Parts: sequence; structure tokens; C-alpha cells
Amino acid sequence: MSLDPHLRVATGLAEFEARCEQAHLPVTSQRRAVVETLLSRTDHPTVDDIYAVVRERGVSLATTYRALETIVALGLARRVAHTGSAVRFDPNTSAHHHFLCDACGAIADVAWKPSPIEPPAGDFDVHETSVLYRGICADCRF
Amino acid sequence: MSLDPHLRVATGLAEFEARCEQAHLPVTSQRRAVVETLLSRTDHPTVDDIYAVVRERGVSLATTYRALETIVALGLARRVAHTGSAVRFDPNTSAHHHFLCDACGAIADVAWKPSPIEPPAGDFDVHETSVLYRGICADCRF
DNA sequence: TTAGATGCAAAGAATTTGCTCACAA
DNA sequence: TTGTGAGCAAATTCTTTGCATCTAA
Repeated sequence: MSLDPHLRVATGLAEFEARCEQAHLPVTSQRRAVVETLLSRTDHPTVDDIYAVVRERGVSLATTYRALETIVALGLARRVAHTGSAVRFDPNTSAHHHFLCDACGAIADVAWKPSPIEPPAGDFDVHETSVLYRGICADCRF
Repeated sequence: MSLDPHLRVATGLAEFEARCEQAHLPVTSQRRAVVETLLSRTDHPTVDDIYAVVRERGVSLATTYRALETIVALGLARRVAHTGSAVRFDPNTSAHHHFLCDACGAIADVAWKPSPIEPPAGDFDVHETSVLYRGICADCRF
């Protein structure tokens, strides 16, 4: 999914507004600001990362939290919370995995491998399988 | 690794004391209490879970945090924080994956499959690969 | 003896919540 | 209008830290 960022944000925003209407949720300027900011990024921002941007549009921290929650509930983004640090949000909802750099904490998307992981042997219904790779990214390896 | 719990705790504790000696760290009664408690469990307890037990042996919360940190540093347990909520600790240091129940939050060990996961295509050094399965466990499915 | 651990309480960081006012539909 | 969202600040939850004291080696 290497779309032109402008287009990605525009289509994502339209999708968001459509889903809000479906769910009878008002489309507020604050929610629009949060959605646009999240969609414009591929670096899995934290709430504070998003807030640093949208506060300039007059959005409060609490509203940033609530808007992100709404966005996840509508299926336009996912939480990715790996190491007990702050929660991060990923607007890429297609199947993929993550690489976490142990040095700088950056999270990168990793292409999904269809040749997949066998479901576990235990007695449970698996809905989702995700793989986390940890190591050192190119920027931190010198 | 389906050892008799008694034996598992005993050998783990001996291992812990050996590593403390190597690292020139004193073996205190508090550390022993935390190690024994952690080793006795397979349910990936949180700090509070451990503290609820060791406080009766006079161990403070801060010390529980510090002891768990030490135990991880010595390689006798791992942090597993897939949930984004409280950190959990896993005394099983052999290669394995986890299943997370989305209903009750329980974490179960899943046997390691030697076959599957190809390293990602991107430009990074991968040190560790972990798979997280999410879904509903047997107890929550009725 | 002495480096390092412990307890306590205060400090921090991340996140949630109560309540009143404002606004999208 | 009217149900929901937004802002603000206080409250929670989880975790770390400073400091005086204690203890394993």
C-alpha cells in the first residue's frame, strides 16, 4: 500500500466520515483533525505524537484519546502496544506485521507473509495472528 | 516443559542464586520470595499479582518491581507486554509464543513451531521473533 | 566493612473520567 | 431541538526514584 500520502489521507477521511454516518456519530472538526493526522503518518505514532499536532488546531488531550478510541472502534486503525510502553496507533489496517527496533523504539511495518504460521495446538479460537520481529534497525546499526 | 512445580521452583531458585553469585549480587530474602513466587506460576502474572503474594512475606511493592527487573536482567524470566496494559512476567525462557484471550485477558503459552516464520524483507537485524495469537480461550467460549 | 538492597513516600508518566458547555445533524 | 462530543481539571493506574537505613558477603 504505497499510495500517494495526499490520496491516502483523502480517501481515509472520506471513509471515516462514511462510517461515522453509518454509526450515527457526529463528524466534528476535532475528529477530523485526529483522523487526518493519523492517516498522514506511517510511523505508528503515540497519543502524544498525535496530540502534538492537533493541539495546534485546538484539540485537547482528552479529546485526542477519545477520538483515537473512536477511530479504532470504527476499524480505521489499530492499537499496537508491544513492550509495555505507550500505546501506538497504526492506520494501516491491512494484514501485516511489525518490526520493533530495540535501540530507538521505532516500529516499522513488515509485509505479511501468506505462507503463514500454523494455528496453535491449544484449545482456543484464534482470530488473529501477529508476528513481532525485534532487533536493530538500519539507522541504529552503524 | 511439564515439570513438577516443586522441582521447577527448586531448580529455578538454585539457578537464580548461582547467577546472583556470578553477578556479585546479594541473594536477599525478598529476591528469593519474588523468584519463588514467579517460578511457581505459569499464568504470566503482573507485578501486582506477585506483590499480592510476597507482601505477606514483608516485601514492598518497590522491591517487587526491582526484584523482577533483576530477574529479567539475569535471564530467568521475560517481560511479556503484548496487551499494552500492565506488564506481565513469564518465567518460561524457552522459545515459545503466546495466546491472548481477548475476553478475559489470560495469556497462555503456545508451543514453538520451528518451521515457520521467515525473517522480514526490510533492512534490519532481527534478534527475536515472537508470534502472538489472539482470540477466545476455552473458558470464555461457551 | 561495605557495596548494594530495602522501605517508604513522593514523584512521574500514561490514561480515564466527571461535569458543564458547545455543536453537528 | 437534542443527543453526543469537547474542554478542563481532577482522579486513577502503573511504575520509578530519592533518601535514610539495613544486610549479605
